[in-house]
Amino acid sequence: MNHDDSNEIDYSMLKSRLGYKLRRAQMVYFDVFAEACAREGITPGLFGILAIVYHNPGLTQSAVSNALDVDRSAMVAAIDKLEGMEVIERRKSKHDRRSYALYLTPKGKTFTERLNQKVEAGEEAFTTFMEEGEREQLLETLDRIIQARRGS
Amino acid sequence: MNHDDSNEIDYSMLKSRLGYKLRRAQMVYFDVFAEACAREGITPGLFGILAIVYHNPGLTQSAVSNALDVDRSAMVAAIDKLEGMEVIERRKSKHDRRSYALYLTPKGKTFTERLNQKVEAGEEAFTTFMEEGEREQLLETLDRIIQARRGS
DNA sequence: ACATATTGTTTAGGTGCAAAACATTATATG
DNA sequence: CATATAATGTTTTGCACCTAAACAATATGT
Repeated sequence: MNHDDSNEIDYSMLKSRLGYKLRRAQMVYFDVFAEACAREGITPGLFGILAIVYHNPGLTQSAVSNALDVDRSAMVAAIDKLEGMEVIERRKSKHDRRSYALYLTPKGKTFTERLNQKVEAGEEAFTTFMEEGEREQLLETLDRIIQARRGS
Repeated sequence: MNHDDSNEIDYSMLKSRLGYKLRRAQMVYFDVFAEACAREGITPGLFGILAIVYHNPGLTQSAVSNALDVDRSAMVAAIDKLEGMEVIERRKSKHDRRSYALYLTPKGKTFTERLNQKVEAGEEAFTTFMEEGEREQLLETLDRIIQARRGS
């Protein structure tokens, strides 16, 4: 029986690597998300789409992919799936016959609201180890990282 | 000509989602890493292995996979590749004939040191937008998140 | 001695993402 | 107007990453 957590490993080359720590932390929150709503058949990526379309109805696929900073080719299968779940729909744009305007179905709206509550609750149940205001500070720093990309 | 960054999108459902922000921030640091050493044929995952074996020579594949919190089946192809690059080598363990002990080759040691410098430099060049001590605070919070997994 | 566990491995599968090419349609430029 | 250029959705291909299940070889516990 080895004493488990003190696993005697020297992490010194990774100890200060933000890339590594962010990846590990994200894996943790991926689990938090999955625990909250994997049963619903929704992944973090799909939730992001629902969250954007919920508050921005009528956006094109390209606009959503731009908002989430993923390639527009990744939208196709994602929207196909959400459309198959009958929570989103593509309507032909009248101004631009190339593109679709995305809307949540009534079912999709309540679905997204329920999902949002579950995700919020799941994350909130996972803040017991954080100091007062630490979460807000973390969000702010992460936002600065995300915004800083062009500047580098 | 649309005024670019103020893209008029309502992110209110994602604004406070740590899972989402961590994912976005990690993508940024993935780019930082790639810029630093994609030319070397090294991915973040492979760098993690090199970093662990560098300071912990003789570890088994399972021990490394445990240290990095990935499945041990994922080690096989990774070590195969690193062995093909002649930076790591598998030596038969004498105590346990099932397992290999992993060691960096001399070439692998200097390679890892050079890589580490590049990654460090790449991350450091990307901290101009951070306040004094903000990076340390971020690392500490991320560590707490990573450690908190069992507690939840 | 025998049941159980562990190691490395293979196979299969799933996810997320990006690059490239394509037809269709818009837009800008001559 | 005509023509070049760009944008949209799509498909295909490929990479990185990760897991689960099964297997033979070997260790370990009872």
